[in-house]
Amino acid sequence: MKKVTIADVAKRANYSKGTVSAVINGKNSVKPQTRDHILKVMKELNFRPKGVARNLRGTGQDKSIGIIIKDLNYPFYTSIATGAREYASSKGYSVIVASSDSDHEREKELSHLFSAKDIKGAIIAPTVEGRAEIEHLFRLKMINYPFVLLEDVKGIQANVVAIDNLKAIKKAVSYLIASGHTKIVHFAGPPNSSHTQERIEGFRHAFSESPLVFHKDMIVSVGSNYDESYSKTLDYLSSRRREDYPTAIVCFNDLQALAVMTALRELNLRVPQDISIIGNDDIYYAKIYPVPLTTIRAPQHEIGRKAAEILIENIEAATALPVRRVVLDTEFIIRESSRVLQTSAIIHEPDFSLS
Amino acid sequence: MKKVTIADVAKRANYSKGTVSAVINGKNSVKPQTRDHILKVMKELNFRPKGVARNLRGTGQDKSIGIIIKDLNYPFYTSIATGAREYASSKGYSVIVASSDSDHEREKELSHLFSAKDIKGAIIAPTVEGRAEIEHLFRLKMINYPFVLLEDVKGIQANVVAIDNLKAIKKAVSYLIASGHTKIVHFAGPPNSSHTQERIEGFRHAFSESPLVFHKDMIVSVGSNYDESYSKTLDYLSSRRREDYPTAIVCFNDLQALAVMTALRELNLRVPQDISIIGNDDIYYAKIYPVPLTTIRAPQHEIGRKAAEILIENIEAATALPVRRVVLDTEFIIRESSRVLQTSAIIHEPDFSLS
DNA sequence: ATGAAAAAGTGAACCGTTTCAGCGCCATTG
DNA sequence: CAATGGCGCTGAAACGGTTCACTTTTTCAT
Repeated sequence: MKKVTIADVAKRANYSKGTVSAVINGKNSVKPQTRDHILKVMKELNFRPKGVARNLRGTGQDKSIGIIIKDLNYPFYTSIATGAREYASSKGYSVIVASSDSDHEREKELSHLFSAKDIKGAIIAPTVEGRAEIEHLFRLKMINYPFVLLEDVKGIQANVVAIDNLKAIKKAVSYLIASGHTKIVHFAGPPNSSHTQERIEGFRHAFSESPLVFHKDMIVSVGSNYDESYSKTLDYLSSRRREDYPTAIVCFNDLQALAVMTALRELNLRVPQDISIIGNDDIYYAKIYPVPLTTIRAPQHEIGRKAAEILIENIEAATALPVRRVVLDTEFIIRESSRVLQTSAIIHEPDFSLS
Repeated sequence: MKKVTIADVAKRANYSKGTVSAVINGKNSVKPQTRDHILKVMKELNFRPKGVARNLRGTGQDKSIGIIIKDLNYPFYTSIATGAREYASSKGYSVIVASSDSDHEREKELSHLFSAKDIKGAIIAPTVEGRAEIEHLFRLKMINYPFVLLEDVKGIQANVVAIDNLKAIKKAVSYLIASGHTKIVHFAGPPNSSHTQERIEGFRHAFSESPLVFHKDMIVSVGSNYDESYSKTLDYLSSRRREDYPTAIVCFNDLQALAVMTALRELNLRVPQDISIIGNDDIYYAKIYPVPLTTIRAPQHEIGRKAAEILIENIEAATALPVRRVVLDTEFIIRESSRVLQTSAIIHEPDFSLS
């Protein structure tokens, strides 16, 4: 079963390749009768013109960028993609999205696919597992393929647009401490994620700058999956006495926070009266929830937008540009899932914004 | 600024194109010193090998399909995409996603992009505005490009995987009527969507098969956007007397239902005690909400899976396959956002499943 | 030093389209 | 009736890589 080419069609139809090409491209220099005949032959042979061959001639003029995210179903990522799309559109670029599902192999495949298809550049939320396999990124560098990472990857110098996770969590935890909370716990994310580490660090930092003392039991490994978070919350609380419950839980992300809140309802615990909950990311659904979530907002649109901006700059540059690293600010948004136990001076610090 | 080609690199480096090609592809028949030199020249010239040219030779062996959805941020669509991805992966295909944002122009561009990039086939959630512009679909047919639609488009014969919206809504409304509700209202979706029409029809059908009589005031145009739905709900209720409130609202989709519930809370109305709410789609967040949503479940994964299956079948077929149309069943899921006012015989019908 | 084998590099053919100058033919015009 | 022009079509060049049979260079054992 060999590939059917335009030459096969031409031969079978008794016309030249040029004429067949004209038909495919809807040129009006073909008389209707010829056109119909050629169309019929195309159908008979099930001829599928190879798109790439067309783009060989001409300057391959389509403008397109790709974005590789970790999860198609987590609004945090789709919002970033949307931000990127908006900016890209304004510059005349199409955007395609693919999910690696945090699978390093898939990420590699997709980055190959993008470059092989002459997608002009890529925004990548990288998944580095253990001993970072990053050859695919090196390959992209070798072929001068423009890309922007959404997370630092050590060992490679590349454009990055990210947020300061450590600082973000620290701000939130400091706020809780200033609000009189003493029994604070952090529900950590997936063990292999760099975000998880950074957030744990942020948590510790807040303590080190307070009168309170950090203890490793304050970090509970929970993960980011909804069902898992839900059941681990149940486990965690039911394994200890009521008076040992934390008064505040700082969650890895908003989805986890929603799971935690659902579990608390199950146990007839009220948020925030019994336990304060703080999320992370500020996904769309965080504010829809009846107890709107206090959370750390990552500027998702801005992240996507900025990444797209840097990417397109690089795509359009004639010569290699210096690598850029942009860290965007997060914003701590106090809504209704957290409460102040007792006011202290510190709470009047400037940058606690309200929403 | 002409495109830098492999020949330019070869010339500048004083080697042949073949050797440069070998370097790019990591062949080990190049001595390290040469390799380094060529890499340096590639960097100097900012040489970006054109991916498509590589794929010309060889059978363009990568397997990939694309999916065009209407909204990257609505979980209904991303779940479909995920279902498609799962099946496609099992067959060795990569999947890329793009959002048309319900913009017909963008949909057209993307379908062009996919075929131009030799993405092997596409799943498309079509947006037809007014006088259906569907030439791009005809073009795909002309070039025998395999695709599957997620909605019927009149005027074109193509593979379709869809659900029966009319039947789905009818089932839900019949249930409400059987539960003793008489003041039922439908909050309809975006005016130009075929889903909107089908759902309105379903609503009417349910009435025509009941003792109750349909009146056009029962259909309220609300849309699917969250903020809009929220404010229109407020408007709707505040413009009438309390005793004229409906006892049940059948929503266009789950996101709208969430918006409606938020608005009801604002007005101190309880769900389901004061008003029953029924959603549509069964998105992920519908069951996370503290008042789990009674809704009509569209089998999102199955839709994606089935579409991918048909698509890949067509991609791999040597000859054109007959067009298929698959209608998947919905499931009415009774959770806590709706209540029974008064039991009647009809309620014991078989296919009301519980969750 | 020598010859054979291994390594490194060459270059022309090839992939499947598009493009476009030009050709033959027919209809129109003066 | 010759000249003109437009239509429909042809065919070869071009696009930018890869491939591989072959040549040149290097290595190494004798």
